Amino acid sequence: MRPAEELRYLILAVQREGNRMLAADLRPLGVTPSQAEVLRVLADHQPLTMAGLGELLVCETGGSPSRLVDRLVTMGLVDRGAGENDRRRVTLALTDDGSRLAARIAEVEERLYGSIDDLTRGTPVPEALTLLRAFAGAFPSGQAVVRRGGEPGAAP
Amino acid sequence: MRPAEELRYLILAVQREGNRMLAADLRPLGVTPSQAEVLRVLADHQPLTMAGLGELLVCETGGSPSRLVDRLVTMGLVDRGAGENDRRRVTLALTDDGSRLAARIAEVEERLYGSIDDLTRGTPVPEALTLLRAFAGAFPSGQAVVRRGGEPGAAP
DNA sequence: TGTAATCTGATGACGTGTCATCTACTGAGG
DNA sequence: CCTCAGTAGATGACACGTCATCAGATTACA
Repeated sequence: MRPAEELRYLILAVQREGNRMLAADLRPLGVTPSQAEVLRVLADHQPLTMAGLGELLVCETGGSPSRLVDRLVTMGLVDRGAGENDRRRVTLALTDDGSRLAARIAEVEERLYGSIDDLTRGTPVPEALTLLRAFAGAFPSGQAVVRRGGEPGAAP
Repeated sequence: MRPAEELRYLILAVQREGNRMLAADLRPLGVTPSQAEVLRVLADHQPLTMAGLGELLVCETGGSPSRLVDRLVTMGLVDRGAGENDRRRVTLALTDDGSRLAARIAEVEERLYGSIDDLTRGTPVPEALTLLRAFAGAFPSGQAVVRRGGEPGAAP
């Protein structure tokens, strides 16, 4: 099996397994991994427009994540306000419930990162990151990770 | 951003982008990446039962991939025969159309691997594979890649 | 000013991924 | 032989992810 092929399938397998681990840990909180990502991004960068949120999300590469946000609004975790200068633009922010949940999500993620550290102990992590950065950097959506690296901002 | 977090999001981003690249290349053939994986696995390992196919697929980690196979049957690419000894077990095999399409899919994949080689040129591929193998090996579904290693022949 | 290009976000359609549940069938124990 | 636990696969339900398209708001420009 040539390296490129193995790389392809390993990345798929790892992504799937990681997502299932995270989904299981998040289930008690009542949110999915994608929803959790939105809440965490909003906690660090609110307020955001739909498109602004989309640029910071690694999931939902395509258009604006309206439907993902819809569910969070329905759950009372996110507030979708009308834009001020431009009535097309929407202002997304966490509700108080959303803020509290985002904090609990951060704890779950912390545990996940601990598991990742365990699973990758003794493996060449920096080298793997080099490869993945090269790959992801070639695409606009891969740059969401770079944009996120920027600053954490304030989380109440 | 701690390494585990960057790893997580880079893997997500790379998986998504790779899948979109492949989906675009497969679109002219009328199949999705998941469907293509089924056809390629069958080409190398047919005949298979539902569960046997599921074990070789990296996608569709969970139960048996009935619905994925359903569409391929509807498209006339896969033949779902009744089991002989055990009427519950199903025998999956490619039709002639399926075989021809699997060959064309192999060409598309070859081009994809070429692109991956280009994008990862100058990066530490073997080290990245070491990390990913360690991660994937910790889970049953990650072992589908290992099982696939042996080309034709063996089956449960 | 009026009209067209453009932008923002919503929505329809389709396939996928996951969990829970259901059904038909098999095979072991009585 | 009959029942009954277990197995293989199908199916319902729900949330994504992606593409195509649409409607309303805004901007540009004749």
